[in-house]
Amino acid sequence: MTDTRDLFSQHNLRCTAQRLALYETLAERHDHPTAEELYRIAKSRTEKLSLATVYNTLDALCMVGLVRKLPTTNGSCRYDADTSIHPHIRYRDTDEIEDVPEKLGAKLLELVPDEMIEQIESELNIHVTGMNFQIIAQRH
Amino acid sequence: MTDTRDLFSQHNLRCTAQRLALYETLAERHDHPTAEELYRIAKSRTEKLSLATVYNTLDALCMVGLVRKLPTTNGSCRYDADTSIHPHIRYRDTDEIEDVPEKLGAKLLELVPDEMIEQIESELNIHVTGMNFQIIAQRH
DNA sequence: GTACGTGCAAAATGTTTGCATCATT
DNA sequence: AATGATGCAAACATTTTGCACGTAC
Repeated sequence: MTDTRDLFSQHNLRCTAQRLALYETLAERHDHPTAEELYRIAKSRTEKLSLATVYNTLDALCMVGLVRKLPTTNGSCRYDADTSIHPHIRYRDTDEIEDVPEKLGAKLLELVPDEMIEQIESELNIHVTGMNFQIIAQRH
Repeated sequence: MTDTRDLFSQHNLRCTAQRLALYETLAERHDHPTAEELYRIAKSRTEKLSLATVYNTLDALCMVGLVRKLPTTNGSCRYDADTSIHPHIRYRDTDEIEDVPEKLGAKLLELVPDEMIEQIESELNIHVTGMNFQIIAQRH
């Protein structure tokens, strides 16, 4: 798949083995690994890789908008290669984040917050304890 | 205001000068300070206070549901004494978080995500670059 | 009086930085 | 050839921990 190389070129990013491996690893997943997790997973794909490069790369990818950094409450951020607006489930105990299954996720975007909670609880086998929604903005 | 003492007692929390000062300081604010910020602000109210106590207290208050820990992307969490579901604005550059003004906030809870963004941009003088919404859940 | 909270200093965790080396363009 | 990326180690920031002492109940 030479697709990623095109994508990188369009954003003036050099196509290094490390960056390709990192982006492709991230894009495959529907959970949202931390930098450390991504490092371990991607390391099996590319011979040489350091944690510093993981941070550098994720930062570069965020800058051009190919990756989104997801906030957590435990100090270790998580990353998502799907930059569209879509709902996440964050587990209270571990701070793990995962996508709402695609079909349900699309449905939620048509609902108001209270209805979302109802839907989630009735469709998935989880107990919703809260909801955090942040509008990300730029002052001007 | 001896109200806070009642609130604490109801949750089996001891009423120490430090805890009272911290909770009351936090409850007054519509921005959402980090532990460090809260430490500096509350320190003027109570003679003795350490940063470790700020962390211990915030943790205790979160446990009983009197405070909510807000996720950020820069490694330093923020705290909110309003535990109801309500929208926040997070600024991209600084990771500062603030409440959407009350009236607009209530209105947003009646809208679907796309409409929320429209409303925010037309009512406030900011540029929305994204939206992050997390359903907080507990596995079972 | 006992159980719990506080404060200090030290440790742990996650992330960033400086710089010499290496690879992509 | 030049510009930018990598990797190492050290620095940094935030949060957690262990423990002696103090305070609320």
